[in-house]
Amino acid sequence: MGEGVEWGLHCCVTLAWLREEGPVPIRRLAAWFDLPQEYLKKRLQALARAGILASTPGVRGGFSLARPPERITLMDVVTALQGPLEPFRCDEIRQRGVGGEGAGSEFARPCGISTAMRRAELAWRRELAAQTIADLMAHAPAGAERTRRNYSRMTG
Amino acid sequence: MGEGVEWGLHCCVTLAWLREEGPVPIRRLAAWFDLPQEYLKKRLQALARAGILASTPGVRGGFSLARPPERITLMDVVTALQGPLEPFRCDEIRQRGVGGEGAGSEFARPCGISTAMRRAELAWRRELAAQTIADLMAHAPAGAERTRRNYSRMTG
DNA sequence: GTCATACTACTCGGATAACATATGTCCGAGTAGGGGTGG
DNA sequence: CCACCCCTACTCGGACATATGTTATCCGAGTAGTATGAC
Repeated sequence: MGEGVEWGLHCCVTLAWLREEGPVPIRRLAAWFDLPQEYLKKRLQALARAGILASTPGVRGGFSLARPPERITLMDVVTALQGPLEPFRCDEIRQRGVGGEGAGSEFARPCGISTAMRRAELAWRRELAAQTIADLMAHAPAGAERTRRNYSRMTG
Repeated sequence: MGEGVEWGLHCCVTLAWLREEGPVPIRRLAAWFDLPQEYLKKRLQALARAGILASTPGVRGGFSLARPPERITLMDVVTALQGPLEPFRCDEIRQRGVGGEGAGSEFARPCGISTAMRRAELAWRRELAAQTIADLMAHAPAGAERTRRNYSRMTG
């Protein structure tokens, strides 16, 4: 799917824990997870364009959550990072070639394969939309305190 | 995900409808859907390696279903064509860098992000595993007769 | 007429390129803080 | 001492290379049918 999705999710949780501290620059986040700084920036910019993160320029700038963690679902993050994945378009293939000749009104209804695939994809999205960043925070309660402590100790 | 998945699915349904006719060569299937013949062969070879299709060489050879359609799920086809997609491995990133310092036993349990993503993926797989090729056939009952008629009329 | 044999045409099988997308890197525009200078 | 202004350092923002996976293509190995010739 793309590794940047995982990074974006982790960064969102971390930003939620550091919400009191103000904007967090990419430099800190990259060192935090030991990730390539420039590419991580690119991904977080995509999140900012989607309205999930807010970016503040300047010397004390950085990225911060644009909404409270309860209102950011995993679906939002995934959609923003990998784009709205195109659904199966079976109608294109099934009525080409000789196979579709004389089909008449059979192709009026949507393709069964398309329907089945879409149903599965919908289940996936539903699960993703049911979880928020706040839920992830609640999953590791000790992380909040540890994150703030480690963050204040960071030198760079 | 890959367009070949859609092609493989359509070919499986067609092969199920033509099960009485014996093996169907790639040449016919490619003309059937107007698809690139060589690449379609590659994908069907993958399905054969997975034990979903049976390939018979020789001048009257071709591909045919290795199992009855009721025992082939969409999950089988998808897994065979795109490989067993690697699950989220968040543990790699979250305990790198300075962010994970002093985490103690917090990282003993699996990462919450990993869990949430896996749950969504599982819902997707469950939907795919619940549908079989036979279900897709039942979705378009008229297709069986049309397919057999068009197939016997094919010249090439 | 029948059988064995060599041939041919067609199939699958895997190794090899072309392309797309995801990943990684670079330099420029803009802002806020800090220091210097004049009042 | 205070206010104003310039300067620097740091940030984000988008444009530019590289790597990996998907799509497309090629040639070789093998098999079954078929024609041919001998018996």
